[in-house]
Amino acid sequence: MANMKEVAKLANVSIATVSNVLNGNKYVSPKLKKRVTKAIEELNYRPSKLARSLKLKRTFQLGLLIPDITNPYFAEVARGVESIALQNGYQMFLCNTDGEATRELSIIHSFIEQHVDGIINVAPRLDENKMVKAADNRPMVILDRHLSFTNPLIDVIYTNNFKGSAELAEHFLKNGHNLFACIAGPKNVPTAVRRMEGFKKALIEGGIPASRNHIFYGSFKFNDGYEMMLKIMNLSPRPTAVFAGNDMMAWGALEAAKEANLKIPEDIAIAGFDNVYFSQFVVPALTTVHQPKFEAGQLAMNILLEKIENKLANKQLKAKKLELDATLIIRDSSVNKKLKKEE
Amino acid sequence: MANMKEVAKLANVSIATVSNVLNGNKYVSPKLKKRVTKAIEELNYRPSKLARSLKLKRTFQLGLLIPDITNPYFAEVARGVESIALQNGYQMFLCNTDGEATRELSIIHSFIEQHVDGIINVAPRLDENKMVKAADNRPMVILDRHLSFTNPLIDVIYTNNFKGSAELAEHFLKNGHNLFACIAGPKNVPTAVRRMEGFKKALIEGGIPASRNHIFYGSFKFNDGYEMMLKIMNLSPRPTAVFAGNDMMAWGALEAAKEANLKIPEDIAIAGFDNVYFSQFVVPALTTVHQPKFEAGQLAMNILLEKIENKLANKQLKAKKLELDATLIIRDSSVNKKLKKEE
DNA sequence: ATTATGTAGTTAATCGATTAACTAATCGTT
DNA sequence: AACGATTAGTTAATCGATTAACTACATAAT
Repeated sequence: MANMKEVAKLANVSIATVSNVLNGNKYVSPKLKKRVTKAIEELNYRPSKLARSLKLKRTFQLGLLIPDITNPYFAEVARGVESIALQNGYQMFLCNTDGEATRELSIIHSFIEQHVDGIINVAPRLDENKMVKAADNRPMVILDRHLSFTNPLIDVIYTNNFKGSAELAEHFLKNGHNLFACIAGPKNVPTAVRRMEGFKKALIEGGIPASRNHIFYGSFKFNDGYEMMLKIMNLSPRPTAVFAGNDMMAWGALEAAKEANLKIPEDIAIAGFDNVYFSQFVVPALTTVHQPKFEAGQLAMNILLEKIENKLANKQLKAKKLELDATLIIRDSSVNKKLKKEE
Repeated sequence: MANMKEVAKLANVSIATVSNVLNGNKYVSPKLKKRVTKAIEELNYRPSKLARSLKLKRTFQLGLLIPDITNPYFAEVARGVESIALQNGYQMFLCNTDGEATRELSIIHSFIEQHVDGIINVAPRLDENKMVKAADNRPMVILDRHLSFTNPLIDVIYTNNFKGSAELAEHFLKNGHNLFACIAGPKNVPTAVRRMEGFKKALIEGGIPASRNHIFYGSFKFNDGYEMMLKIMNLSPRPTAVFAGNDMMAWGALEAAKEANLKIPEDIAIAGFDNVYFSQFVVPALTTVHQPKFEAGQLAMNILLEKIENKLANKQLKAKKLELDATLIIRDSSVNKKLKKEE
């Protein structure tokens, strides 16, 4: 591939002039400009971002860490990040961690070696201190985890999981339920824990003792929801309302209940969390807690850009903590359609 | 961030020795080796892949172009690509094109400027010649499009869409259907066209005239399937079997039929194409044509690696064309469960 | 003892950009 | 005319690695 030197030679100018034509940093006479652009065209020249980045100490690249892109929740977040990145001339490295801390760590190391300008880490599992050390002073935005950071280069964005789950519990209570089951996410994932806490708290406040809420644990996958639902249906007396820690598990629970010929929501009500795109289309349509996904990705990227600028300007601001609002979405899986119509 | 020079200074050796310790290219005495590793540790040094790539003319990066990562089909392909990339020390740039040729082109340009070692282009929409010019001699593997390439640096992998759709048509015929409708993908997408051709051919061979197969067009989205299904249900006489060009549109068709209180498959049979993960869970479970996704991604990456090696070794092989097999998956949306049990 | 061979490590050119510092030419002012 | 100010373009150092070519020294062969 042609380089700047060859372009300069063909146009009979210095490489500095070629650079100036490309970046518009200095005035170049129309005459030379024309010669240069013609040479560029002729050689099909494209500047090397590699060399440019080395000199500028900026790559215009970012690293995006997510647990699993086949999960529609994360896919939407990724698109949100990408949309803002592209607008600002950034390219995005994407890596899946499968929720494994060791993979997360090695990917961060790799990102640092690539000299990404910043990192967005979605639903991280890594220990706080290890993460800070690995980030090596590069700007990082964390999505979907509530952490107490002291490092000013690391911002945190999270959804109000507690409130969303509490609203859902209140909705169940309002519909007369008084025996519950939960399909929770992993015990060591703060997001999952917060969702359970919000749900439990609201039940207690509604006068339901903890003994009337059975909790099972999964790891956010469809099949976990399916398996745990089998256990829940074996309980006696059988709970009448089930809260799954995310939509994928709720889908699994729905499937198990349908196979057992239970009517939803008449025999058992089911709800999830996330409001993934297809949750409106499963049958019955899933009651769930909506959290912004595309918008959260956009926000994360915008904040990352801001941090990158601040770092270049040597401004050190305090670490940000942003809370996004989760809102209850009521659909057929928790409310009897016919009853609703009769209202 | 520390660089090699600083490490060399601290360890009191030359930078060449540091490089040799890191890459093991030359023998270094245990004594020096120890001093170097200690210095690296102390400075938390990480080599700059930027500088390395500039010198080596290899970045160990690849660009992945896909229409839309929120489509589970492409998400699985992406994971397949990533799995092989990681095993071989490659990082992956991911970009969504939304099926727009102009975006595709500008992303390829950007990849070239980044000096990616190779590109995987999934379901491209770009004109053949423009693509070849933009690729600028860099290895590229195309997935999901049947093209007649003369450029030895560009390989093509595609699924036998024709055969898969034909098998599906035969399945419908065997079940006694004789009035059909199709929800096809875009007319200008070869993959979509091939699927329709296979289906139509099999119908003709089964003695069904073209007039008994109504074709509607969408663009592979859930909502297109929904909208077209409304039109299909308005036909009189109403077709008894519907073939959607992909699973997402089949899901939409399913939804429209259910809302209209049609029984599936008794009143109307529906089938899709792709066999996306959740197609086994929709109700009724979707009959569809399976095509390898994760494996196709892996294959694409393996072939890309091979091309990269060949190019470095200055071996020019002929362009490859690989055909993957599509296989019919029969589920409840096309076969009456009760009848099946009675068999 | 002298020369050839091998080994361990260093020096310096290089990859392809950016840009500070410099030169040469033009212009305006007194 | 002489001086400084402005402008247009060039030269050369630099970013942080890799590696060919080189040096210095030890060992082996004659």
